[in-house]
This record gives sequence, structure tokens and C-alpha cells, in this order.
Amino acid sequence: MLDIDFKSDNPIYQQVVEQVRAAVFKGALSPGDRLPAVRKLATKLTINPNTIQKAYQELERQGVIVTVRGRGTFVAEDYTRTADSGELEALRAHFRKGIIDAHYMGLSPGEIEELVQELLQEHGHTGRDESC
Amino acid sequence: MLDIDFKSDNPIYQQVVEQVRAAVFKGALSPGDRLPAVRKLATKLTINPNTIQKAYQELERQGVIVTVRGRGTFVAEDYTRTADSGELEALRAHFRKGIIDAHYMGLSPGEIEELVQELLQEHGHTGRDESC
Amino acid sequence: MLDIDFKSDNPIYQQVVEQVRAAVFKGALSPGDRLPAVRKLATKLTINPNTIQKAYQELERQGVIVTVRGRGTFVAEDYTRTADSGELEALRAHFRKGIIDAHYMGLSPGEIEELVQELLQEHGHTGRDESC
Amino acid sequence: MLDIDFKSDNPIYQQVVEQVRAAVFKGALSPGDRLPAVRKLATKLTINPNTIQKAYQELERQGVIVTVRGRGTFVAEDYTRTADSGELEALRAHFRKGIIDAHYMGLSPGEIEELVQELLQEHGHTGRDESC
DNA sequence: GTGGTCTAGACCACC
DNA sequence: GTGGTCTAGACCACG
Repeated sequence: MLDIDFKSDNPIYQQVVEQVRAAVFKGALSPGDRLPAVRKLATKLTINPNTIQKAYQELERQGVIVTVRGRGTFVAEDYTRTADSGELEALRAHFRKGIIDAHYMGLSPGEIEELVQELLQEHGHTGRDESC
Repeated sequence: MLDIDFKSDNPIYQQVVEQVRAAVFKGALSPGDRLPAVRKLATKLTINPNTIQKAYQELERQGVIVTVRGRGTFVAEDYTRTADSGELEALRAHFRKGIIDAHYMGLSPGEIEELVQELLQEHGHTGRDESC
Repeated sequence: MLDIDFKSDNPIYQQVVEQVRAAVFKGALSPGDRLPAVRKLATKLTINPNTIQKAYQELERQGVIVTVRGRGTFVAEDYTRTADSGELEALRAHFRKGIIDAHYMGLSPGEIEELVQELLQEHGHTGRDESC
Repeated sequence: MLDIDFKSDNPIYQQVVEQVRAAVFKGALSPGDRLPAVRKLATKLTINPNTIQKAYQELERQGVIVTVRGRGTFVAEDYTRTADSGELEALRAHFRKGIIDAHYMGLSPGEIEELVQELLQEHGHTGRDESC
């Protein structure tokens, strides 16, 4: 399931974090599901275990997953929070940047809106998957 | 005009690049307008001139500005290009990440759509400004 | 006739030099023809006279033109020379760079050869012109 | 492998860029090959690491090489692109200048054509090399 | 005065 | 160890 781009300037641990968040969002991972053990996943992706560890720590910090000593790591039950104003402003800045980039690529406002709506549909339409 | 966040992990030169792009997009800077000299801007923002230099070079590479030897740097006349498929996919990934982040902040799809539409309105509604 | 690109990173005086050389090569200027006075040309091109002066000096140094005090500047009668080995190697390097650039743009060796042959035809096919 | 001319008016970082492009073109460097580390190469060439850095960044921007965090920089797998009309015109101008220079050196059109064909043969005829 | 290049040396993130 | 960023300060070409 996880697809790492080693050439990306986005750190590998960040890619893992984002892809797990995306998987939960899409419904590929559901609350209570068990995530692969750090070493197993590291071996499969040919990544240093420390890197996976860092990703899991970040995900736990965000409340997306929970770790139970000796049992493993699981998708958290309640993963939505209310955002503070700083986070909201960061989100606005993120979208603003996307809109400007899109504009410089020649997309019209209408096309940008279409694109966003299309991406909004991706939520929850994917069935469960078996492995990573 | 430019507002640099020295604590951000987004490099300073990147912030300059993005803010100039945003200023042109908003209409605060128009084609033909002269940008501050490298050293002047560096002094005003208390940044090293090399950092501004790097930002200007990146902007010129993108076709947003043009430099004229011994005269200064100016906003380019035609700054839109057509995007290749790789850039478009990167844009989709950017928006996809924004949508997921928004979801984890508790925003509904409708609210996200609203937010995007609100941000799309910012284009061209700002009058000229005098200084940076 | 002369067409200056102020945005180019190629110095203006260099552009003047190259375009005069090109004009003679194409036949638009013939040996004995009189070139515009420095000040006249500077005014017409809205360039600093010093810049034109520098171009003319370079052209005279190359033997392409000759200046007669009080009379003006003229296209030299014999403008070909034999190149030393250093110049020849520089020429090879110039073409080598062009070939590599072309290759990275996706042109095949055959297409490159075609392009060069096409450009070789430009010689001498242009009639006289009246002014610059 | 790399041969820097400190007296040239061609910037050092440009020389590095061009020579790496040439090496890939000739086959001395193949896709996947690792380039020397920035600091290593800087030491060997007695150049400041920042200068090498700038060259590598330019090469990556052009898609000739890719950098992998913490691993190093490598020759990209697919390095050809399609050129836009502006780039093609620049290429034509480049060759046109070469032809004119050659003419002023006393070379006939036939000799120029021969020279280009000879240079076109250089592609891919060089075996692998071990060090820079 | 303008931008372009280079050096020396430092700090940081990632793996 | 790797590349990425930033600072301080210098020199040069161009107009």
C-alpha cells in the first residue's frame, strides 16, 4: 500500500505519515486496525527502522494511531480534533499556495474548483485492503 | 509588503518567491513593475543579499520576473505557462494533502469547498501598493 | 535592422557586434558600406553611446570594420582570417555544446544535421538594406 | 574527469554543468551512476563546495540528475525532454552564431558541415570511466 | 548602482 | 556522511 519516493525532497518519514493519514481518510484503514510492526514495514520498504519509528511517533503525536506496548500499533478510534487558529491559517496558506501554483500553470478558477471537488470525492470510496 | 517568518522551516528564499508570486497574482504587482534592488530589499528585510539573489533567480527561472543588466528586475509581461503532466500530478497531490489535513481538523467537505472558493476570490481584488 | 534584446543576459554591445557580423555574413552589409555614426545609432536604439562605441571598437579589433577619422566607419574589405588552433578548439566546443543541448531537447543526430544545413543556406540570400 | 578553466569567463558552476551533461551524452556517465559528493568534488577541484552545490542544483532542475537525501546524487534515468519554441529558437541562434564565427575563421560551408558531423560521432563512443 | 559569481565557514535535517 | 540553507564579505561586468 505504501509507496515511497526516495527521490522526493519530502522526507521519507513524512511520506509515511501522510500516506497513513490518507489511507485512514480514504477508508483503507479503519479505527482499530493494526498497523504493521516497525521492523516488518522497514524491511518491506527497504527503509531504516528508525525512519518508520519516527513516522509512527509523529502519527501518535497527532492522535491518528495509538501504540500499545507489547501488542502493536493501531488506528485510533477518534481521529478528528478541532483546529486552533494557527492551524487554520496554515491550512488557508496551503490552499492559497495551491491556487497560485494552479494559476501559474494556466488553470482557470473554474478548473481549480472542479479539481478540488473531484479530489473531495475520493473520500471513503475505497474498500478495505489486506496488506501494506 | 514582504513578510518573512524567520522561524518557519520554509526557507527564506522560498518565502520570498512565494510572496512575489502571490503579489503578482493578487494584482499588487503588475507586469512591468520594478522590484526592489537585491541589496535594498536585503537591507530592509535584514536578510543577506545572497538569499534575495537566490529568490530572484528562481523567480526569473520560472518566468515570473525578468532582470535587465544594470537596470534592475521587473515583473514579466506574460507569466503563465502550460503545465506538464508531472506538475499537474504534483498539484493534485498538494490539494489532496490539504483536503486530508482539513478533514483531520474537523472540516466537512462542504466547508473545505467554501474555503477554496473564498480564497479564489482574492485574485485581482487588491489595489496597487507603493512600497515593500 | 539591429534588434536589441534588453532582457538578454548577452551584453548589449555583444549583441551589436554579433548582429553586424551576421549582417555582413548574410550580405545585408557589404565591404565599403558605411555604418551609422555612433551617436545616431545610440539614439535610434535608445542605448548609451558608450555601449555602441564599445561594440565598434570590438568589431574593429576583429577586422570586420575600419574607422576613418572624420569620415566614419565602414565594413572592411577583407574580413576573413585564418584561425589559430585555440580559436578552432573554441569553435568545436561551441558546436559541441549546441549538439548536447539539442540532444537534451530531444533532437536526433539527423535532425541536428538538418538544422545546421538549413542555417548554412541563410548565407548571402538577403538583398541589400537601406538603414539600420 | 572534470576539467575546470579558472580563467574562463564562463562561470565555474556552468562549466561543471556543461561537463556533466557532456559526460552523460558521451556515455562516460550512465543513468543510475553516482556523482561525487559535493564536498568531495569541491576538494578535488579545489573549488568552494557552494559552487559545486549550485551546479548540482542546476543539473537537477534540468532533470539530468536526481539527489537522494543522505545518499548522494545520481544520473537520472530519463533525461530527455521536448523543447518549447523558445528553446528551439535559442538553439538556432546558437548554431547560427557558430556558423558565422566559423565563416570569419575562413571555414567553408562544407568544412562546417564536416565539423558538425564529426562532432556528432562523439556520442556514446566513450567507455565507462572510473574516477573524476 | 545593478545584478552575477565566488569564497569561507557555519548550522540544520535526513538517513 | 549527505545535501540544503544562510551569512558575511569580496570582486567583476554592465550601463
